[in-house]
Amino acid sequence: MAYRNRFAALADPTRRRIFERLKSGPQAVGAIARRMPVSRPAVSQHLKVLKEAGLVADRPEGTRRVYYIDPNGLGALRAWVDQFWDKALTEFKAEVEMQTSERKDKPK
Amino acid sequence: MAYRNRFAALADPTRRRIFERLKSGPQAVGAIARRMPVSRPAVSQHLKVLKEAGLVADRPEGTRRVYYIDPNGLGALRAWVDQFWDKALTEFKAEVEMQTSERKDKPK
DNA sequence: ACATTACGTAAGCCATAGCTTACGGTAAGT
DNA sequence: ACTTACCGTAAGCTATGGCTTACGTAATGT
Repeated sequence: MAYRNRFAALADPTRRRIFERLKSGPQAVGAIARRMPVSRPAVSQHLKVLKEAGLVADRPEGTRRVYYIDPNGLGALRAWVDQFWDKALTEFKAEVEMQTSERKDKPK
Repeated sequence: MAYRNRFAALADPTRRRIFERLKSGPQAVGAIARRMPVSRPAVSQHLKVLKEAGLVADRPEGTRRVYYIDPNGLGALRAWVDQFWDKALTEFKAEVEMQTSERKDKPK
């Protein structure tokens, strides 16, 4: 249910900006929207997407809603990337060496 | 120039599927397209996006083009995520403790 | 009780992304 | 030289995503 398409959640630049803003600490919706070039409802919609992706969580504080970064989605992202990392590195080196050696064969 | 919107490149499910397919080793375009539910030109377009994002690279092999995973984009992704990781973790723990202690204050 | 503040959601509009088919170009095989 | 295989790109269509305005709701203050 949650965690559906974490990458799509961070694909939008505005959404990524909101997420990066939360790095400086928990923020209420209005406080975030004030420093954004889009309307407050737009921010709400973005936060909804980020929440469904497990990237943020929220807590009520009086009449406000304070959002903060949720490590769950971030951890899943890390895991996904790491699944490629080692093999991609070694394979890439092999490719580079292969291509440079081919250049020696055909100097021109 | 490159590396523009790495997340958007991996946001599309088809594109992610192509990328994951390359985990099993370098592949030519046609070989990839054969096991995909979309046409070969579609795969070409996806590979172009992945390449611009620094996630794949390609090498000519006769009349074919062999694509393989490029660690550059992947590394940038890792760096971006790691930039949040530590702080998000400690902050999240603090949030959870704060919220559970509040529940003790207002038991019902 | 009433007003105010802060937020989420619905409805609608418009730009963009992803797909298809059609076409052009390059490398190999005969 | 001619055909074949393989691929990239252009053009065009359609669905989706992100934005705005308008509205409804819950919590605080007076």
